[in-house]
Amino acid sequence: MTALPADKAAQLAEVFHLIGDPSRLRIVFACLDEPVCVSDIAAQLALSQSLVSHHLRLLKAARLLDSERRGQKIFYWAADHHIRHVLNDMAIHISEPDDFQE
Amino acid sequence: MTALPADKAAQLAEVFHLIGDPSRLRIVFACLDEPVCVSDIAAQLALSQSLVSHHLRLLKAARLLDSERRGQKIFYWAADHHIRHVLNDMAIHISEPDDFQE
DNA sequence: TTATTATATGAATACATGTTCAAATATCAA
DNA sequence: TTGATATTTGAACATGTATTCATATAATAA
Repeated sequence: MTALPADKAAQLAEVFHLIGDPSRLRIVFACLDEPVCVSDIAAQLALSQSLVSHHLRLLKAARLLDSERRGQKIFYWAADHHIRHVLNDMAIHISEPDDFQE
Repeated sequence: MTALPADKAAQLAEVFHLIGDPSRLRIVFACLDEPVCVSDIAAQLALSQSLVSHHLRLLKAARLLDSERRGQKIFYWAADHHIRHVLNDMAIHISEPDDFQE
């Protein structure tokens, strides 16, 4: 396989970097199946509302999450299904025995 | 879906964090199909040998890469096939148009 | 209007970390 | 042994960033 160009690597790495933080990863996970409002995310994950909001801003800017206001609340959800696949594949990687090979 | 537990999130995020750095991501990519020695990785990616070695240590510790010495050289390669899937899924996510939904 | 709820924003800080440089270690060849 | 090649290791630094706190903005209700 040919080398990954630096610019493409930067683009890809930016997304991995976002879900490379435990808090953000849990936030994405919480929004994986259905839209959830900010306060519910914060309560569910036991994170401060401010912290969740900061992270949501980054996740939305990177198009990992989408959002919509409904009255006072703003709901966020996972932007596409590839996120699901990525999280699933990596979860499998984590859970596999050490000596497993393809 | 149930919330991602903090400890499991930390475990998953650790791996994403590793490939969330452009240099490390390119290193993993370079080792995706065949074993490559350190100096070849450094040359191919135009990174210092020392930097590549530092990154390789982290990638191997997290079991993303495996290694083997052959004479003076030490070869590294991707530890399993899930990495390939993860990179592929995320590459697709990146390349998709904004309004695409599952 | 005022009060309450929900979310966003900006500053400040403490900590993590990517990179470089120099030196150490290991293998092979002569 | 000596020298050359390949890789690792540790310190140092500069930059990035996750989190908290206080404040601002927006929508609803009375």
